[in-house]
Parts: sequence; structure tokens; C-alpha cells
Amino acid sequence: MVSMAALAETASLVGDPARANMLAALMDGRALTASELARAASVAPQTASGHLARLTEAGLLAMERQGRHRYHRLASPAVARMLEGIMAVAAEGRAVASPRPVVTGPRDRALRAARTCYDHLAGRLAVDLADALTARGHLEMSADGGSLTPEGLDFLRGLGIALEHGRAGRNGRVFCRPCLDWSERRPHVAGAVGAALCAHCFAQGWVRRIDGSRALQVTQGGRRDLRALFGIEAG
Amino acid sequence: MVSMAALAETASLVGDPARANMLAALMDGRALTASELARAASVAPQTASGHLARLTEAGLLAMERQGRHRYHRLASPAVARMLEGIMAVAAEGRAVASPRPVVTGPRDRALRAARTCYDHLAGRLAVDLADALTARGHLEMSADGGSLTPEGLDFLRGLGIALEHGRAGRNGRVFCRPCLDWSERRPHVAGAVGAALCAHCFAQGWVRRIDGSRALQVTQGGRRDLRALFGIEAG
DNA sequence: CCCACGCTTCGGGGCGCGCCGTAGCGTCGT
DNA sequence: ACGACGCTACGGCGCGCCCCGAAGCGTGGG
Repeated sequence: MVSMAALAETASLVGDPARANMLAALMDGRALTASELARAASVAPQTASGHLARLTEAGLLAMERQGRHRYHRLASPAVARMLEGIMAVAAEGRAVASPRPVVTGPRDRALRAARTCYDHLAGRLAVDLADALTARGHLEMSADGGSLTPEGLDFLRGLGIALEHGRAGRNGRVFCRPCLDWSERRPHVAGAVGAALCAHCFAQGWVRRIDGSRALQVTQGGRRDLRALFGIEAG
Repeated sequence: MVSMAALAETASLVGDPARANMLAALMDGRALTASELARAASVAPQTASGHLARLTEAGLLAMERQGRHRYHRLASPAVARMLEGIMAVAAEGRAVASPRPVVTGPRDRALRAARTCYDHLAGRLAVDLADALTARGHLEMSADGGSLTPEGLDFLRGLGIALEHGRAGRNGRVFCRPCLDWSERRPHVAGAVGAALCAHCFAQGWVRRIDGSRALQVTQGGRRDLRALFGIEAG
């Protein structure tokens, strides 16, 4: 039974604080350089280099050279889902340990409002979006799964959102993976639909990244369009 | 940002071989004693005790006393999903490292055929079941989600499978969480529907546990009924 | 009542690995 | 071509924690 040893091996890679910080920094789906990741983890570049080599060899990260920089990113959606799962358990354990909501730093404010989670939106913006779509009968979600309704599919296609990949079932529905929002403790839309929504928000200029953070800022046009199209007050 | 430290903390709990083996042994959803877990991890009872205390305090395990035994089990479905996620990444990484299928031990044979995965069925039996339901239009699954069709819901209810919990959406569908089968590399049914199916198989005596293993044996009656009701050849 | 048993606590030994010095390689600017 | 820069390879230091022996507690059985 080789998989048990593999379980410990993989988990211990995430189990080191420096590597965990690097992985967390990559959870927004971007590709970062070794130096940036070293800063994120508060370690020297040599240390980061060693960690990155191990993570890459284990298949957690993918690396591509570009000039004298080397950009590292999560190797696959499976890695992102794994990290989500670990964070969910960590949050659950914390909640038991300390009943009151743990901290709300000043910088956290922006993160809680809107951020990316690998390839989709997260934070209050994402939860509000899911709620708005649900209220209009465009989306149905439960703990075990979710889907766009035929009306929801039409609506999003009308906005110009390409959804060819996760094509609808024989009754015009397309499944959405629910992802438990880390800060809101409620599900938002992940999977192919979530990725398409997120891509569209960036393409339309509704959101943009704040400095080098994982947090997103809703632009003025974004506020206007999100209110007009989805009826949500963002930002 | 407290969650990053929590990420490393939680992951490092799984990152120790002894603890990982214990958690893997509990992945079938049963509750085991400290001694059994010590044997599973090949460590002395004192060592196991310390590990179990840490896992319990962190909220990964739940413990209940019963006489002079103490039964340990996974604390929540979230923990099971986390472990699934880590194993998926581990398998993915291995697949890259060694192209040929890693090992097929004699004991693995039974595990690959049928086993439990926390609260639902896994292995070839579970994948065949999902395929059969899909072929008959009772189930639809994709990478991002799945659901019973209204016909599928009726069919299962006709068998006496209680599905009140994950009640159907406004068009008579009930979502199923897809779970990537560890040995078959294809999705089977998890979530509330998967749990109900698994419970029904046990209740009808279609399957039973082999000795103290995670593997399941399909009974003679199980083979007959599974063929008659689902059209699958099991065992 | 005493022993057997399951489990836990305490203490010390040992090994692994995370860390940063220094040094070396490849790439880009001027 | 030279230096700056990003990154990587090597070596030794030091901390942490995983492990088990020995001993203590609670339960169950003879």
C-alpha cells in the first residue's frame, strides 16, 4: 500500500510554515517568482529555492522560466482543492477552539470583501453573486453540489460568458462546484462556471488586483454593472 | 492573517507517517481503538496516544469512551474530504514520477474491488454503480458536480432508500458530490446520496466488511440483487 | 481483592530537517 | 565585456519532535 506513505509525504510538504505560506500566496492562481515567494514566506532566497524545488518535484507546483525569472504556480486544480480542504478543516478546528470570530485585521478587510481563489472569485463579492443568481432562479446550490438553471445559462451566455466546456446536461443545466468561502463560511461558485465568471469580471474591468495582494478592488464601472446586471452592491 | 499558520499546523498533523497511517485507517468511517490505531501505524501505544491527543485537540478526530476502550473516528466529513484531496494530489504526483501503475498487491485486489470511503462506497463496485445509473438516465455526473435525475430519485425511493435530507431542487433533482475514485481514477457518488446508497447496501446485506480491513465483500445475495436491480456484475 | 488490560503521562535519547552563510551558474542591462 | 541580478548548490549549526522505556490511572474480570 504505497498511498499511505504518499499521504504523509504530500501533507508534510504543506506542513512546513514556509512552504505553507508560499502555497497560500499562490492560492489566487497567479504565478510568482522565487523572490516574491521568499518574501511571502519570510525566508532567505536560498531557503525558498530549496522548498520550491521540492514542491515542484512532488508535483504540487509547476515552474516555467522566463528570462532570468522563474515563475511558480500551483500545478493543477487538484492542488488548489487540496489546500481549500486543509484550510476548511483548519478553520473548523479553530472555530471550536475559540468561539469568537478570530481576528479581523485591517488588511483582512479587503481580502474578505473580494479576492480570487485559484481560478474563481471568493469573499463577500462571490457569495453575494451566488446569492443574487440563486434568488433569481439562475442558480441552485447545496452542500453536495449545484448547477445553473437553463435560465441562468441563457442569462450568462447573454452576457457573453463562454460556457462551452462544462456543457449542459440533457436538460440544459450545467453543474457548478460549490466552494466553502473561507471568510464568509458559506458556499460560492467554483468549477468551470466560477472560473468563467471570474474571467469575465476581469475582462470587463469590473475588478482588478490590489497592489501585490490577493485582494481585489471593485472598479467604479464594476459597481455600476454589478448593480445593474446582478442587483448587488459591491465594494 | 491567522489562517496561514493554521494551514501549516493542520497539514503537519497529517504530515507525520504514524498519524497519516492512523487517519488512513479511519478513512472508511469506522471508529477504532487506540490500540488498533497503534498497530495500524506500527508504533508503540504510548506514541499513538500522544498522536491521538494532538489530532483530537486539533479537531481532526472525535473520541468517545466506552468501557475501558476509547473509540476514535474522523471528526467530520470535512476531514474526510481533506484527506481525499491530499491523496488525490499524492496520486497525481506519483503518476508523473512513475508512469506505470504503481503496484497491485495481492491484498490491494480486494480494496480495488470494493471498499468504503468515509460514508460512501468506493472502488470498482462504486464506479460500476455510478456508470449503471448514468447509463439508465438516473444520474448525471461531471467533474464539477452531479445530480440524480427525477427518474433516478424515483427509482432509489422505490428501493426504499431514504433521501429526505438532500431534498430535490424545484425541478426534482438532488445533487451528488462526485468523488474521484482513488483506484479507478474515475468519479463515483459521494455526498448524501452516496451515503444513503452505501447504508442501503449494508442494510440489505449486499456487502459486508472483510475481517478488519477496509475492503468489502459482495455477498451472494448482493451479487444477485445488484445484477437484477442495477445490471452490474459485482465481486 | 488483586491482577489484567487499555490507555495515558513523563522523561531522555536520537535523528531529521529547516535555516542561513558562502559560493557558483545563467541571464539581462549598459 | 563587465557588473547587477535572480536563482541554485553545498555545508554546518541548531531546534524541534518523533520515538520508546518506565511508571501511574481507571476500568473490567476472576
